[in-house]
Amino acid sequence: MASDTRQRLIDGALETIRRDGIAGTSARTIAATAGVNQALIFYHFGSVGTLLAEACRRATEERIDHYRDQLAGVASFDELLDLGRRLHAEERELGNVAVLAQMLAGAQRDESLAPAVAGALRLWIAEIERVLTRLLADSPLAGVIDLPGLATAISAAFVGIELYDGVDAAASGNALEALRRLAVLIEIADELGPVATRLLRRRLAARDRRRSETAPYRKKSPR
Amino acid sequence: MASDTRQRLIDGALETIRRDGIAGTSARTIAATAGVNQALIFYHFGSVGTLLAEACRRATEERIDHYRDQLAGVASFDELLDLGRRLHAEERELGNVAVLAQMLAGAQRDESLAPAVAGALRLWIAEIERVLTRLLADSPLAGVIDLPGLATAISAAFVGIELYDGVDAAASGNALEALRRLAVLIEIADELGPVATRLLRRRLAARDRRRSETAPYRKKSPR
DNA sequence: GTCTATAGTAGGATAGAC
DNA sequence: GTCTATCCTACTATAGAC
Repeated sequence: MASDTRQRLIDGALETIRRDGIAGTSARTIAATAGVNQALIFYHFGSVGTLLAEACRRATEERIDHYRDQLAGVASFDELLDLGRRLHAEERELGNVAVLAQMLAGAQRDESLAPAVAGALRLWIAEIERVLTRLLADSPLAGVIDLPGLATAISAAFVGIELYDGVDAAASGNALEALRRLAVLIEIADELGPVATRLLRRRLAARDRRRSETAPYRKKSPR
Repeated sequence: MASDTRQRLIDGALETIRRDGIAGTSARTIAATAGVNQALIFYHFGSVGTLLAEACRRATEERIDHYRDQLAGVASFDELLDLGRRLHAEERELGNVAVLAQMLAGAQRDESLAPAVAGALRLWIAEIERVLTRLLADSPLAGVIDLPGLATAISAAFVGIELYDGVDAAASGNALEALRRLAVLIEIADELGPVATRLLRRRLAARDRRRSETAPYRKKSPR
């Protein structure tokens, strides 16, 4: 059946990139993994890049669907980071973040892959941003923190940590735990409320003022 | 001259991986970029992987030497993040972080590359950790924050952001700026001193207590 | 839709002349 | 140390039989 072969190829592509990395992924290795004739990749998808793009899209949508309810139920930064920990553990077992990372590496020069990977990451970023926005809805921090930027940073950090995990698993685990501890700072700042926000705003303004000067760094000069 | 050819190959390898990514890097493309005969790669390095590993090591050492003085001069988190911004901009121009990211992607299944890339990243992490340790030397936060883990997270985040930059440059810029704003939280927490630290410790303890229970999340129950 | 066969290219690596 | 020439393998992609 046609759709069955398509699905086998998509699954095979994901498993291959997971196992061999982007540098070891080819029409032949994918077909062998999928147990399908190599020529069928070109019949169904036209090129290897198109197959990878499609696989990236499908895999991401599936995973996000899987976590949507849990993301919607997150009620604090602590819970968000705890979900991040579980998500990291689960996806690492499945190898989905690794797939995204490998595709991201491959997309740097493959223009057929770039938009698909960018789109996949944007899906994750949008989900995270939604949670952040909800968590900080009533917080004075909302106006100070750049939510889309922070969501992007979190996603990118996940990808980087996953890549680093491939060469030093112990160290990458520590990195994630350190971030979780750090996130508690946001909660505390949030609870301190107006006090922290005022400090934060003042601090950011002072820094921007320094930046606009030509002179090198100098201590806070109240003007 | 022998050492001249070796150097040309190392430079050529870096430029190739920068331009074509790990998936497009081969003995032939490297040799063409370096303007050197392809067979010389195997004469001088034995294999492409060995050449890449050597290039990774050399490039990292060179860049760290370049920044060592600036890292040593950092006197605040604000300055550290500002250095991070400049470093990101400079290295992106030169493509050095991209090289590290591509090698990291390639190292997932290339066991001759993995130790070299892991070592290179450890050099960066060690430098960052040194600065963090110095900045927090007299701070009560030092005992709460996991410095090696945080240094690892920062390095990994840099790599992830650089990869994301390849498919969405605008978004990755926002991510870095968001992190800088967030880092101000640490400075503020540091200045609040004992107050923040006590809050932080209490919060972390509360979280660990919750974790050890089988029940799902429940609001702070003062016991 | 799926197969075999194959064209044409690019890959790692080596032998041997210079 | 550097070159040419070459082997063999793997790659993308297509043509054509079934």
